[in-house]
Amino acid sequence: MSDDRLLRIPLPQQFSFAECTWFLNRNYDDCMHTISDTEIKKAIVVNNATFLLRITEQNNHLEIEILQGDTSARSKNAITAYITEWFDLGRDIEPFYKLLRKNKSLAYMCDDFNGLRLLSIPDLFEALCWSVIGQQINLTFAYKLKRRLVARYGTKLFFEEQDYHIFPAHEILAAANKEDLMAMQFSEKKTEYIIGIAKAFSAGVLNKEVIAALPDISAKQKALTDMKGIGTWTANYVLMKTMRVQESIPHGDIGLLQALQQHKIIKERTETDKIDRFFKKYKGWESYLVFYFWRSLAVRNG
DNA sequence: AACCAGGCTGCGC
DNA sequence: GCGCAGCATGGT
Repeated sequence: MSDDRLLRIPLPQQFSFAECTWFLNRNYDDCMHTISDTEIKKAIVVNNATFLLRITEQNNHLEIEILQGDTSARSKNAITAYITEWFDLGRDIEPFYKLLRKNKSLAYMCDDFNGLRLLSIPDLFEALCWSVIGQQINLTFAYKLKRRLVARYGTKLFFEEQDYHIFPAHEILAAANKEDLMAMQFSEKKTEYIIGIAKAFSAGVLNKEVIAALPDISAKQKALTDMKGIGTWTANYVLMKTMRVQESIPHGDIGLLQALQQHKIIKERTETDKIDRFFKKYKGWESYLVFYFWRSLAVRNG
């Protein structure tokens, strides 16, 4: 492999590639990347061009191999920015660990999940579609639905006998038929929401820049929840996963509630005041804490 | 086989 | 502003 296809991104303190890849994999079947023990392969779009990347960890840096796509300096910069955002490489998470260590029932996370970063979904349209898909259905089924959507409407790159999928463009889903989605076992509501969101993107009234330009979290939440199919959970989920608003909490999230019960922070899922008071101790790290709670739910097999 | 799932909308109060 | 039924469909 010629060197001009390689990119190296230095790693911050408190980063674990193994923890991040393990979380990406968990026990689910995500069609947006391929993971083995030591590498991630993923197709991405930056600057309106597609790239297939192989990501590995070397000494103190991530090594990105551009398996497909051009290797101009401009592209490399965009890929570096994408990876940095995806793995949240720019953040010092030691202050978060300091807060965790103050709580006896959470301190173990600093060791057990050490170096886990809040993995993002850089594309807002994908994040919103994924949220709608995941609403009120189990994750196993949700990943199945996503796979069907991506296979039917997305594009893909081919490399060494394998497909690498790129999430459908909003233009494509804006023009999709309800009946086709429903034939893939999307509920009628989910098809309406997804097509509606796709149309808003195509009209240019909703995108990452629009949300980023809003002054505070409540303005961002309102802009999102004004869309049909986006409630408080979805708004906060994408603020956390895509916009990296550190204080967003996906209120009502069933996984979060489960974890709060398991850590004996609440007894009943209705104790919202208690939850609010608890999170006040983690100001600025709320979304990280939620992410670590999700991590705590997933069990390693062996 | 009943109960649950990374919720949301629309309605009644 | 708050509570709640109805939704829609696979997993466990």
